[in-house]
Amino acid sequence: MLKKQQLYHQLKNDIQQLHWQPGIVLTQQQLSAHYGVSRIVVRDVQQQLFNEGWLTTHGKAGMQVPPFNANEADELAMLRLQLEPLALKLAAPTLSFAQLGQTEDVLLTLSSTPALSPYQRGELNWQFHHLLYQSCNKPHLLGLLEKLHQQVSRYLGYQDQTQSYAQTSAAEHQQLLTLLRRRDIEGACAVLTEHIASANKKLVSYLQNQ
Amino acid sequence: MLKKQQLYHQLKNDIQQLHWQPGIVLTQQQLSAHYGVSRIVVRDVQQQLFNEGWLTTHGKAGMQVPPFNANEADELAMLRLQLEPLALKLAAPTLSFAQLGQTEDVLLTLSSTPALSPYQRGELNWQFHHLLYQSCNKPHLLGLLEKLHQQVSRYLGYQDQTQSYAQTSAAEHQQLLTLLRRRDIEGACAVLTEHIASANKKLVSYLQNQ
DNA sequence: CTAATTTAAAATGTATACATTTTTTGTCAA
DNA sequence: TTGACAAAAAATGTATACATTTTAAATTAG
Repeated sequence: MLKKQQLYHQLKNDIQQLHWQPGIVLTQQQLSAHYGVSRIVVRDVQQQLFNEGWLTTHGKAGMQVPPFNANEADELAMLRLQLEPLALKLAAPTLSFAQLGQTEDVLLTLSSTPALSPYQRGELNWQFHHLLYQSCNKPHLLGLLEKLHQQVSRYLGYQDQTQSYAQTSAAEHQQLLTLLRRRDIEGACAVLTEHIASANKKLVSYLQNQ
Repeated sequence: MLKKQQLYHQLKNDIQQLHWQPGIVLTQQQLSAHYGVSRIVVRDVQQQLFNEGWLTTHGKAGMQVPPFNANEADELAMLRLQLEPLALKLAAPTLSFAQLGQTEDVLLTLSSTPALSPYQRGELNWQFHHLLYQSCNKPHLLGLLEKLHQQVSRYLGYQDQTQSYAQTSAAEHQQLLTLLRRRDIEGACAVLTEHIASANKKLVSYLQNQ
């Protein structure tokens, strides 16, 4: 496997597990020495994580692991609310039962695998949503949604360390599937909206109590 | 100035002016030799333009200047329609007259400078919209919109070579400002929506007649 | 002591060289 | 001719070395 890919996953994982604390500034040299790869590789990965919102610039040298921020979380939810129901509405009419079955498999993995890292859970959560939206056939919309999920997942990893959404989230996912099987698109979009809004509400209030 | 920045603007400009034809595959070596910089610089710039949708991967080596595509243009417009009125609605209430004045200056530059390249016109067009949305105070939303504009501007450069939207576009921009001065937010959003939709309609029909 | 300026240190930008992977080309057997 | 396989060429990945820029420290003038 490419070192770039390895470092990408490793660093992302380390950031989500708070091995690198929010607010810390990571220089190329530091990361190069710590992970035992050349700065070229570090540069590529920094750029990639910057594009996903997992690292930010801050005027000075190095890139910063952005601190958690209730306003940002709120904005991300607003964008999801604006775009995800649209994607679902476009995709739902052409969703096959095969695809619905796939999503169910993902849910099963999520609920039946005990020792998932926040990183892995984030990946599976996106897989679930992605499978539902995929048939909308809008590559840019899907790309935006993936990026939003990536950004949100950083927060979820943080939150999950203190508080658990696993069950409620799973229940809402199931409800979504049930409605989609009945082709109740309006209902599914409503549940999705509620799903996003309520998770965000909890997250924001959690962040504000820090 | 950093070579990276130079090459970024140069290559972007060359792509918009069709110096590199849509569909062509650009390898690192090719660009490195052509522009007289090391491959390291090329890699950085390719990555950046990839993130903006001006280059795409295609399985094989090298990156491709993506062909123009009516579906893609349509999707980009859909996303703009979904997000820009929202940004304007959030920003409009706190728009100062100073900011409105700034936007007017941009419009003046746009209309009174005869020899603007498509690239420069794209930049100014985004400046105008950006100034209007800025006060919404949603960094991620603004970032998304900038990216969408960047992608659309590639199409506009193409279209403008055969057909001119300068006047109609300018008129719509002026109308937008007039409504915002009167704090007619609903009206302004409606004009904005119409502005995006009609420009897209023309663009898509133009693309389909190729 | 403060502020400005110089100097040293550290970080990033860039080029070159080498390693690895991917594509292509060419050969041979069926 | 076709298809599989091997050799070559080409492209990208990665490391190291050097150049330039940026940041921090030290020094000195006021």
